[in-house]
Amino acid sequence: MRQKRKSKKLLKIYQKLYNAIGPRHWWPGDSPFEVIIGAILTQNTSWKNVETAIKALKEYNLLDPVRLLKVDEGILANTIKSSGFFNIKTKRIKNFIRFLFENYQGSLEKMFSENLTPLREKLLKINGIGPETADSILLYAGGKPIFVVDAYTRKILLRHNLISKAAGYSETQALFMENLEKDVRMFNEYHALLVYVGKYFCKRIPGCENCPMRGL
DNA sequence: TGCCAGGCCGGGT
DNA sequence: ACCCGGCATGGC
Repeated sequence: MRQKRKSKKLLKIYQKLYNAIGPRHWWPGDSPFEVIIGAILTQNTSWKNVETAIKALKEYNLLDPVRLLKVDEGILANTIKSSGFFNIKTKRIKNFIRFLFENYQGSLEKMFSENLTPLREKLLKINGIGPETADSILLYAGGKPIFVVDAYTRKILLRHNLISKAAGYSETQALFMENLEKDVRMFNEYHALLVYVGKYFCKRIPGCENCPMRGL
């Protein structure tokens, strides 16, 4: 498909979803810090299980950079148990927190004052932070103009012939970023809407026949 | 009951 | 540059 067509189709999909479903007000979370921790916890995990873990973190007063820096790993692992992969996620959270203190004195504000591209590269160097987690942090916690790609995004785009089966993360991301205005608000809503469609239409019975993307 | 969920890493080709 | 097994709980 030619670029011009792709860009029109991407915009059309967005407008159709937005009009049919409305704003999603993403990411679910009370603060940028909570968004970041949630982004790590939700790796290959249902959001429901993550919510339980975040609730537990709040109960134990652990949803805070200094507390997480100091907390014993065993305690942390036990607290986030419901999110699955708890040992490895404990390490990943610790890795991020140490990064935050070593480079920005524990301040998210300082971290996000950095420019998008260099910050993204630094985040990707943290063990346990891959492209989706990094981009979720940048977009949803930091308000930076980057498009988040996830399993739903690829599945839906593949079905609508906008990417090939072989398309990886960066190729899929480039499709959005090179064919749409780099608008934080839209990137935010667009990804959230795709997740909504994936969850509530694609894999629901009944559901697919009512999908707002039907016919596009 | 088994399969899947808003990934990522490390080791192997 | 890909490909794969491992990581683990809770919901259906």
